[in-house]
Amino acid sequence: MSEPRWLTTDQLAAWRGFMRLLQRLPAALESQLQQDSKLSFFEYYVLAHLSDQPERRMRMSELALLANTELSRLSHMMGRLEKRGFVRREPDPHNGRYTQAILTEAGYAHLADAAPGHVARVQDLFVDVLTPDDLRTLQRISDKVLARIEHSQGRTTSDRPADRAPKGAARFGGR
Amino acid sequence: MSEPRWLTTDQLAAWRGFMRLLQRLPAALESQLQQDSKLSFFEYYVLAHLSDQPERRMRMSELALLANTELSRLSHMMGRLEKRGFVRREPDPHNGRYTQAILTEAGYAHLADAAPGHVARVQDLFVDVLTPDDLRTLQRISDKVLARIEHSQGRTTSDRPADRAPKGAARFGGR
DNA sequence: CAAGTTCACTTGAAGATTCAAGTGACAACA
DNA sequence: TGTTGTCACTTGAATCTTCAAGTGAACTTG
Repeated sequence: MSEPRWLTTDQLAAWRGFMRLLQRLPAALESQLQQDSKLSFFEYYVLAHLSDQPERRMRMSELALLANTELSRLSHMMGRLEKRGFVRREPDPHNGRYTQAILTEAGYAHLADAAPGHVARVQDLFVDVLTPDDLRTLQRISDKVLARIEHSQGRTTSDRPADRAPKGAARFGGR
Repeated sequence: MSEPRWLTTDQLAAWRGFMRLLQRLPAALESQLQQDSKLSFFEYYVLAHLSDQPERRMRMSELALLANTELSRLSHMMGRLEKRGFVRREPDPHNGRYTQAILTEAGYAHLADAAPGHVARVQDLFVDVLTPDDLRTLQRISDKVLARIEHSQGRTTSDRPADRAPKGAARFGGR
């Protein structure tokens, strides 16, 4: 109900830099994967998660959770990967409403081929420029923000903060 | 040419957490903006950047740079925002191949309406859970990684690291 | 100063994502 | 045991993004 609190100069600078990173880092990794392996970032991690599983198989909805995505998106994407022969799907024999996503040999081979280039890029752009201390701090930061996000999902739309309009000529990026 | 270097446990944990954040934070902000103002994250920042300009106008390509996006995407998006009456475009009188993107009154009003809710969400999910020290560190981290990314863009595709396949059953997310 | 080139976009088509609606198990309850 | 409901997806349509090709204005150069 009150005048909204805008960001301080420092907060804004940190936020802007971080937003830029949010855009650029995935884009840089995508472009490497796309060029070298015709995979999106997202596709890569879906294949990677499958390859981590005991039988290289996993329920769709678990996979969706791991990949931080909705089922619908995953389902469409699996359809595409299936056409390429990288995965297949079969109903869970124990429970007909589950679907198992399965990494094929061809899918595994493709992933194995893509992995070194991708990991090298992560090393190059991310890991290698940061100190172990940076990494620890970043992990703490990620955890804190993620915890807050997850906590806030548990609430309804209406009890979220904010909705008053500012007075005067505000700068909406912040400043 | 050599066996690829995989990530250490700590590096992997930090990377995974950060990737999760990379997915979740934008998604959380988008959903607030979408619900409350029918704007995407990207649209919001395009409008915000325009509103920051002297005449609330700016060249398409400068705007594309600020918004970290390609011209094509921006152009399509401006088309949509134009239909909604939030922006308009006119050729730069001084140079016929430039286009000025201009925030309309309606666009400004819509932004002014959207801003408090969005900023509050940024505060709530991001700023408020971090210490000033966290913010400083994060800013340094962002700068370092961004610098590395920009530096690496200056090189050709072929001289980027990597392309050897690993031996045995590797875990491609890392570990 | 004309012809070719580059620049700053725009456009169209193909591909991906999102949203809402559908479908076929299984579960719960009467 | 049937009927209603819920769950775990799948599907189709609308939207958005990406990629390649197109367009017209300005620059270059012979």
